[in-house]
Amino acid sequence: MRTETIENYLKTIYNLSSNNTSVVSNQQLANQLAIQPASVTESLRKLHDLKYVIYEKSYGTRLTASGSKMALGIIRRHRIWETYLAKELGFGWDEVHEIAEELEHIKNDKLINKLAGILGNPLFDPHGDPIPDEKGKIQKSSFIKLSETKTDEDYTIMGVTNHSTPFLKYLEKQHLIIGAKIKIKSIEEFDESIHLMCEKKEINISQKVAESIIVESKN
Amino acid sequence: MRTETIENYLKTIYNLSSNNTSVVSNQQLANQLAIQPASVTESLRKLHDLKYVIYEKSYGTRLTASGSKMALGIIRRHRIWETYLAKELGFGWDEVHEIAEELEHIKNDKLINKLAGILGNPLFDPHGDPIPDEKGKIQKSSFIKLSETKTDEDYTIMGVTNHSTPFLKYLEKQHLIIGAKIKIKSIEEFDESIHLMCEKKEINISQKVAESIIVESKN
DNA sequence: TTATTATTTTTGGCATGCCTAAAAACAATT
DNA sequence: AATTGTTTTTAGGCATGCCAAAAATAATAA
Repeated sequence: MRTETIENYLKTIYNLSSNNTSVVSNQQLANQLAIQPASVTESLRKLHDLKYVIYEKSYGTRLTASGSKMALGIIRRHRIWETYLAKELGFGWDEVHEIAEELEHIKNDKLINKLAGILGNPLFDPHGDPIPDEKGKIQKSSFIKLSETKTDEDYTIMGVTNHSTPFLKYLEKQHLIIGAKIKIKSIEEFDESIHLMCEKKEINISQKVAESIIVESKN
Repeated sequence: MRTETIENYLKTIYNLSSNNTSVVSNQQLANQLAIQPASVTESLRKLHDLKYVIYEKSYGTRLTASGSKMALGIIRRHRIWETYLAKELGFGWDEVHEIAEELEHIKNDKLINKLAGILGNPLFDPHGDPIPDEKGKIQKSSFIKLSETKTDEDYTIMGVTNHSTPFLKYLEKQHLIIGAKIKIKSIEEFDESIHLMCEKKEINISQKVAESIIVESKN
């Protein structure tokens, strides 16, 4: 199998299994990779033979230690590039994902570590997602979704779980950016929309939007 | 055809045709790409159908305007990345080529132009090779590497890019000194070694040596 | 429990881009 | 013009990674 193909599968399996359950279905993979389920079946068998995943037919797939390590490497490269593009090269928050999607496949540890060093070895990317270190160790945090917050509490926006361009543009327009301090004023009961203060501005956001924003509680 | 495959062919055709004659042979391509001539024949036919090259069977291949434009784009990306890696990220000049070989395939004009801007839109990379501008316009200088000369042309030695003592001693011994008039007699295809007349003496030099000598065309 | 629906796997196919071996075309000598 | 040697092309094959359609399996509903 081509390295890039392997990498795309492993990355996708990693993301799906951390979002949802630990076992990933063929259909989830097919959707995410925009290919047919039949193709997924084939590839998973190969990845299993290569010991990157444990694929139990008609049940599901999960990463092996080796696969996980590889996935974390890809994610590290992706997020370091995103951060570098945004912070050092002046790209917009909404532009970096697409470019990083290509750059993540350039495997040169020295290059990535160099970029990471310039950035001060950040633990989070501009989306707020944690960046694995060189050994694949990932910073885990007690971040919660904005949709799970409590009224009258203070939070800081730490990231998003939806990286689509329209969504990111919407956030930028509303000044809901990484690092912004917010305070929940009220939560509408019938549609769970949220009324909040963000850097002295009053904003209303839908439950759908709130679900895609990660915040940290100000304890 | 996959974009990366196309790009590698076009880049190689461009480089070969600017070094030697304007028409490239299948064998040259096969050597350069490290594949079999039979594979080259197939691919050239496809590239011809795609209007990137004019491939006349059993004769040779040259780039169309469209193919040339594409090749220049790849070369621009390659050289901008090499320069950026060396000047901004502190890589050694011996390391950058290999990394740029991968990075050159990331096609994002904004990214490349950004890097170019940071570097001050250089017209030459640290090797002295010209960097095409955004429109594919390339700075031509009458100073070229001895390895890029054409058979039967006259040149004058103008300098070197390798200043190591053994190299300079070697040149002196061969009377390849600054100001010497030379005429290219032939270029060996399999190792690109050059046979030339230098001040009435016949000399053979390797491709490696020729790459470190700068000459001026006698027009 | 059986029927229906959804998911997964199997099967057979296809394009890409490479290969080897052998034939054909071309070039260089004699 | 004929022979020799090199280069190019043809022909048949192979692995990758995808597809569509049919068959098998699992999940859900009646």
